[in-house]
Amino acid sequence: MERMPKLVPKPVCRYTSQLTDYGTWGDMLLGYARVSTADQHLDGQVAALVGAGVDPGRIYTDKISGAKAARPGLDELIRSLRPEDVVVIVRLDRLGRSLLDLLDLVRRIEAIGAGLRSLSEALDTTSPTGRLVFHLFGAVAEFERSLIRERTMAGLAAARERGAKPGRKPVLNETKLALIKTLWADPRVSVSHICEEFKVSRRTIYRELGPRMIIDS
DNA sequence: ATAATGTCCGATAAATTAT
DNA sequence: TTATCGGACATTA
Repeated sequence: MERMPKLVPKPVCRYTSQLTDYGTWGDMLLGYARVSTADQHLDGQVAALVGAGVDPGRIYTDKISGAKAARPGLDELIRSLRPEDVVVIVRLDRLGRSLLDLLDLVRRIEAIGAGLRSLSEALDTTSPTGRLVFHLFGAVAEFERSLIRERTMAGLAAARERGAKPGRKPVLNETKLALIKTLWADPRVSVSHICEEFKVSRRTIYRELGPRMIIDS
């Protein structure tokens, strides 16, 4: 009997491999590890990063004491970051101290054209799904920011109700202003001279007193 | 022409709230 | 958020 044409398995369309060209992604991996001074897990994090293929010479670390301390290692990492680089971390909580802080850092990394990969969260901004996740997080963060802004405005309004004055205090108090006014009345005194005496810019004087010259012809 | 006067804008301070 | 600074620019005596 005539043989049926042999069924060749149709190649499965793995769209990820067709639509995604990682290309140069991952050319250079930069690692970041962080511990609070109490812990000594730094070695463990570094080892994990090396195991993920990060050059030990390109691992930046921070030991943070306070809650608000600067992170010089992270700053240096960001500075040496180039497009197409990938930042590798062990866990997301190693990078950001809060959701907003984390998302801010992700945005900075993406702005440079680099990516972020977390070893234990299976998150990777160099992949389409990873970017989607962070876009969603970003939307959430934007929403949260708007809530905070609203609350801050309400707080300011409440403070004004009970008499507080937000904003910088004027440099010229009543007594200084009175002195300036007497000088101002004398046309022989130049405005620049008043400015020098009171260590104030011309703009400030004019804002308080308006033009002095009489414009007529 | 020049020197002082006046206007305007972005950057920086400083003071306030919220997380 | 409000106020000031520090100039660039235009106007006027």
